[in-house]
Amino acid sequence: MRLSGGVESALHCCVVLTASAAPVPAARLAELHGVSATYLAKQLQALSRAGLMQSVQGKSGGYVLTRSATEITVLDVVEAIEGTRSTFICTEIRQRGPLARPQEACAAPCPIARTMYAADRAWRAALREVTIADLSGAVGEYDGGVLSRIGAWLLSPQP
Amino acid sequence: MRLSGGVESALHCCVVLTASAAPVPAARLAELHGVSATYLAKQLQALSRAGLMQSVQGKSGGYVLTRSATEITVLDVVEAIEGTRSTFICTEIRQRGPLARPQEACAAPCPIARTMYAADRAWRAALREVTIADLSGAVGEYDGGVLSRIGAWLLSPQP
DNA sequence: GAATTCTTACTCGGATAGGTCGTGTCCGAGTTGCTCCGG
DNA sequence: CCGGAGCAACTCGGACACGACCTATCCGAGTAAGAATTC
Repeated sequence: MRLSGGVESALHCCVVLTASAAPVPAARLAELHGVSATYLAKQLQALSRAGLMQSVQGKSGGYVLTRSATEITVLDVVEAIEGTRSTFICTEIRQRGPLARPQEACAAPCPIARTMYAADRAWRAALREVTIADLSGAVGEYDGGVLSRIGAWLLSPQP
Repeated sequence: MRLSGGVESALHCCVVLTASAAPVPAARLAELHGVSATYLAKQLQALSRAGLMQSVQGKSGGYVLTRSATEITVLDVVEAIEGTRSTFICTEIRQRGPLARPQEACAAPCPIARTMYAADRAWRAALREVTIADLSGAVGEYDGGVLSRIGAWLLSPQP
């Protein structure tokens, strides 16, 4: 089970957008992070569809966060990219084979599915505890000037 | 992020093997669960490599659990199939691009990676809390006779 | 009757094709900012 | 000097190939049980 690589880029973009009030084009974000511009655009579109950021068209357009960074959790970003479905999908094995349990006895999920679902909820709960603002704060704590430098670079004209 | 479908089969097999002291062939387990026999063999090989079950060759061979069901956690099974690597892999985006942070400033993982790693640990911790014996007990609690019926079926000669 | 040898059938194990989803890319629709022209 | 129209450039958005991993499969190596044979 491997998480999509786009999640990492999406999270970095959200943190970076904290440092800029003006819209930032996808190409600029891709250059800053050293990733493929066309592929990053795909992730940003997903974030836009999820309502986390808003796209502004036109000459000085780009992406802007729709809410305060304190209102966006890491889980929001992960689910925007990966979807909200559980990582485990039960195929109801107990209802198959020669000793299949009757369907009326399978109203509740089996213990295996319950365990996997509980672990999935624990994973999502941990991601829900952290907001983009927390991440920005931790980055600033590490290097107080890096976010302002990034904000200035995002606004500077591209050569 | 989707979990491999083989995990479900592997867990069911572990629970079922609790009801049989004698080795059970892979083909018999596949028939019981209504899944592809050759594909299930692949999962059982992985469990065997991980040391969770032991393979017995020869005429009345098959697979047997190597430890008590109370000593096998769901995490053991999941990691045997999916591997132990974290679901999130950090590509060190902060060290790329025009504003890359110097390498000596990146000894510790970035806040994003820390968050994802923490969620991964929470997921694994939840899976570690449940043992195969717990699953067997929950199944028996639901239908006390089903495990003994399965045990008898596993020993009965195949037509 | 007991030990031994042989056959036989059954088991696992790794190496081998196909399908699906993530990865990476491209070009078109739409909008905004700027420039030029006229009053 | 001011207003408006036109242009041009830049933006996002969805549709299109490529590749890797999961899924599914096959056949060969090895082993234990059982039967037949011999002493």
